[in-house]
Amino acid sequence: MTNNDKTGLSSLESAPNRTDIEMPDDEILYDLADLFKIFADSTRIKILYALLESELCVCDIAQLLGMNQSAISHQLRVLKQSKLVKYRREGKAILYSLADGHVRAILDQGMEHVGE
Amino acid sequence: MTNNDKTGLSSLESAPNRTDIEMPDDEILYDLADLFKIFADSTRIKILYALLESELCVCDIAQLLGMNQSAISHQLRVLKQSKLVKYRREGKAILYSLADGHVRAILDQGMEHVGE
DNA sequence: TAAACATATGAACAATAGATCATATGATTG
DNA sequence: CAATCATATGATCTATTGTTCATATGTTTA
Repeated sequence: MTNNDKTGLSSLESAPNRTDIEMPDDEILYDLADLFKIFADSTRIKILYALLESELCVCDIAQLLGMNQSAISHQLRVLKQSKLVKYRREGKAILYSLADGHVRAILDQGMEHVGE
Repeated sequence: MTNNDKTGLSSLESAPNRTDIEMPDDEILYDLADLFKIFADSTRIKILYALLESELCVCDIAQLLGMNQSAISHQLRVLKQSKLVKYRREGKAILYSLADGHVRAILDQGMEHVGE
């Protein structure tokens, strides 16, 4: 809004005003924001931390977090849609676990900024 | 809800049902979720990516993202409240920059899961 | 196969958040 | 010091999201 440079020759007057910033594609940035959205809820974070230690069924997670089964189930759906957790059936229970190591890496990285 | 183990002796019947999961304090988990909330919006992600390359004033960011000044200003407030960006005055402009290296680390970590 | 258990799902509701508009604050310049 | 430029802020509106309740689906067992 400041530098109406039509000639391309007069761009040294004011220090700022860069328009040549390199940035990933919009679609990728949306995906990235969506990924962080998953981690942006304390219930989901707690679920992920729990699964960091052990494969768990829905009712155990619910008990551990002191929340009702439905809430946990809804959040697990979000987590599996984003491929952060996987699951397998064991009798009537369904056991959830982390899909890969990225979860731990992302949580650790965040913790580093939060500070312990 | 499944394993009503009152004696502590009969816990080998069913594989799951762990109640001894180690987890960071609630307050820390909330802070962590709050941190990820900051990254959970594509506008803020774009601002951070821009600042990754250069110190920028508000109007340049607005122009770069094709958004109005007020929206950017509101988001910059969020970013500075969470100590992810810092700023200094230069004449009438206010120049924003990243507060530390954590931003890049967190973005990179997220990108690794999004895949490129 | 009926009852009990485990999980999933849909609707409804309250709370939160991002964008816009209007306006206020603050700095520069003629 | 009035006008202009740059940024910040408050109010409003809309959209999104997390939880709960009720219920459906699916599995085991008596």
